[in-house]
Amino acid sequence: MRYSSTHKEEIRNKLLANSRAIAKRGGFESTGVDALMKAIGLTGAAFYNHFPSKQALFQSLIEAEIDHSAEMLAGVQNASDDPVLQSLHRYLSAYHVDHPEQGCMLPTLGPEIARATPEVRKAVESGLKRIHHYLSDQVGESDAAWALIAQCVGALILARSMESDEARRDILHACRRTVDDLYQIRKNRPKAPPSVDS
Amino acid sequence: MRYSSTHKEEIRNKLLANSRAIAKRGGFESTGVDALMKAIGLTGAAFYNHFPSKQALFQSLIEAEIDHSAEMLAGVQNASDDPVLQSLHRYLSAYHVDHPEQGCMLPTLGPEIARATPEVRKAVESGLKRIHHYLSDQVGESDAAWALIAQCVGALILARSMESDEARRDILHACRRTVDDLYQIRKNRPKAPPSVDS
DNA sequence: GTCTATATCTAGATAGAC
DNA sequence: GTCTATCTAGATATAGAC
Repeated sequence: MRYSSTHKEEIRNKLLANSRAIAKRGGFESTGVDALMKAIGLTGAAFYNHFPSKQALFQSLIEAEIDHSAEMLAGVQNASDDPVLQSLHRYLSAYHVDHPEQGCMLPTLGPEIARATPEVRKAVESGLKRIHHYLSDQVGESDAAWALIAQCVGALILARSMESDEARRDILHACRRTVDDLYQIRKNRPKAPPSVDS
Repeated sequence: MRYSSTHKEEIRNKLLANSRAIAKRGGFESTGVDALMKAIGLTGAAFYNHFPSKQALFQSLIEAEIDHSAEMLAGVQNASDDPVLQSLHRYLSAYHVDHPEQGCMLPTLGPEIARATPEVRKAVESGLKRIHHYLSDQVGESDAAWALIAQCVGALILARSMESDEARRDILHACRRTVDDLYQIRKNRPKAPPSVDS
């Protein structure tokens, strides 16, 4: 055969990775199959050798995204003495607001997930519960963990709905401060040094 | 002429009201002009007697939505002794999760706003600032006001991304509790002016 | 496995009759 | 002001050559 034995898998992975980024920037429904395939150097027709339908790609894409998000939160094992708080701050950064294609899917694809099939929402529910479980362990309270996630997602939606950089900064700053407070209050610790802007 | 002098305005208002609801349920980009006009008993072609383009409708629709939201929050003058907290609880209700067409535009149209023209985002920024200003007065702290808004928007996105009613309830309950805490803490706290960096 | 070509459908928007 | 008919462009998906 003219293609290596791993070729198909490589193409699939490349398509998946590129599509995730493109969908997070421009939306999934509003992006055509041709554009997704062109991004990896192929024509639209070749798509159907890798996925039976555009909807099937969406499902795989969402599953990859939720796994990635869980790893982003739990996988940080670096020099910081509080990796969770560091993750929350990175989430609430100007960089994240400006680069949706590298960030969380919920502020960009959330409404499309809400309209998607039960299967898609089941996958998201499962992943979010894992994230919540991990965060809950760190914070010490289940409710506060949900609230922290909600506040982060909402802050990104708000910031990206604003036109001026100043307003975006205000929201991020306010939410970072409140996340810090919530986090510290629940952990019942003395006040930590103030956060540093990114 | 065959149509009353107020006919055009009536049609425009009906179109705007219906389109707002439809867009919040199914998304704006993914809904065609024909469907929007059919909902008020007209054909798609008649649309262009009322708006020059679909994009122009989006702008008007968003402006109407943001005004409506501001009124929803500030306009409650009923028997409750804390109307703001009551509004936040209504926002974080199962009914709101299940009826996006009657609710806030941000959890459904937020990503589309983020991709829209600067004009649209300017209108949203202006409206959100009014809402924030009002809430900030009530809560007594600017940062907490932004955080409350963000948490409410995020909670709806999360709840609508879940499949099971149980998980949706958990999130709403957790965020209601945390909103209560945040609200009470800030209101009862002796004046502690927020530090402003940058 | 990918290509060109195509089938089928729907989108936003316009032309002209009434 | 609304209609039918139509234009142009784009969508998802398939057929068949290579």
